[in-house]
Amino acid sequence: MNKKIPKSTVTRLSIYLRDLDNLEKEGARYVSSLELSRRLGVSDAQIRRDLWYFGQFGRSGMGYHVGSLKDIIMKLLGINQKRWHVAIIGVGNLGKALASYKGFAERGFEILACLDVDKNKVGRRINGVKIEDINNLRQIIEKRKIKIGIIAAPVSSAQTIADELVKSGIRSIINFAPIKLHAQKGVDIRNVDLSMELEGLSFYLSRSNA
Amino acid sequence: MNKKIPKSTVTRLSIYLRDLDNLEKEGARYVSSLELSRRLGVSDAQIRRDLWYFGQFGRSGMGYHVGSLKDIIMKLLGINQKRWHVAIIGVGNLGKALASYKGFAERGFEILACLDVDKNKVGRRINGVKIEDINNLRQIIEKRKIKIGIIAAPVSSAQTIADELVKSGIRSIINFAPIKLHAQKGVDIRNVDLSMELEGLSFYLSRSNA
DNA sequence: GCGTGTGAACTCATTCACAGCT
DNA sequence: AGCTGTGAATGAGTTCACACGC
Repeated sequence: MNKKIPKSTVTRLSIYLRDLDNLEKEGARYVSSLELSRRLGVSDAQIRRDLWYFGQFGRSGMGYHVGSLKDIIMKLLGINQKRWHVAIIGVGNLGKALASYKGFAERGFEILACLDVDKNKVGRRINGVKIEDINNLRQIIEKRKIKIGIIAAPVSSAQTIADELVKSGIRSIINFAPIKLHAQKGVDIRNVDLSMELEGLSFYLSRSNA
Repeated sequence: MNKKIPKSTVTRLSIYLRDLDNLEKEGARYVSSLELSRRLGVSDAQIRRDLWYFGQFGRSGMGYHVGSLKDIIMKLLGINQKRWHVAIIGVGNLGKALASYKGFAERGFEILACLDVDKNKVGRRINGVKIEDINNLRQIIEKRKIKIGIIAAPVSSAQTIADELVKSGIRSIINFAPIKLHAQKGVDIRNVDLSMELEGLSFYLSRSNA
């Protein structure tokens, strides 16, 4: 009976986190799984089970302490632990939206590069970051010690970009193209082991082997 | 042994569709589940099983006819046979990206309104559509016979907006806020029964009861 | 009484493995 | 030989239901 944590549980943690934040602002001290259930549309049993994987945080007859639970989940999600250097590859609508999303900074992600194939875009700035030529990917990643790459490019090029990123020494890839990236020619990528929610988007963080 | 189709199968259909489109452009006539498997990182058994739910489309020893399979999946995802009137609520980064995404038109979605709370945004235009005051939501939805609402607003207001949309007679809600919207005070919403992928974003289409 | 924590039951989703068609 | 279609087996994720603590 050992605890293997479902991917879906991790995804839901961030949903809980957001709502606990709201609850805190509303001044609630305790919240029961049933009340959370009604607020979020997730079953109460589900919520208890999700938390169960990580320990015992509730008080019988009272529920969960909003502040503490929030802290616990933040720690579980590893938010604010370190700062991460990030590159965004592909500056279409999605890439632009991501690049100008302030939430990244708050969560410890620092965007140090935006890359695109389109020469017309190269040189422009988004949110203070210059758009650079994708051909320089390798040097940029290496020189700026970028450890996370966000792929917001079309499916057709996603795998190639992923390979290039891995060769440049990247550690994690957040892939928005709807394919599961896979290893090719000896390059070793581990697929999806974490997902999170930011502004209603589902992030799938697939990190390479250490 | 009757066929109850997994939600995840439906999600994957759109992934297959995109790739079939690429394959067609590459000039491929037939594709086997194994080849698709390698291109997409989904197991071959999975692909055969997914298609199995809907019928027999393959030829033993040959694979699937790219063109036909594409048509079949398009029909299966069918929803987009008609034109739908759409409103986008919340014109932040995400809302903006959606409003200017051309793929909608191709798929039969016609954006007839963009709404926001921010008075500064009201009056501007995105992709030809004027941003209007969210307070007029009801009249706008009713007058323009809008049947789909896309919520790209923060979680905190998502449920309120959803309720308002339902009162205005909307039929479907595509919700980008990471909560499962639920019925309140007699308003009847059915949750998520379809999801699709567009430009790497996951759409969850939750449609109300007819 | 209320509400957690949790084994056990169940439902949903994926993979195995192979008979049968081309 | 190559590849589909599919029952059966396995695995993942969710819900039930209730003993126990506040």
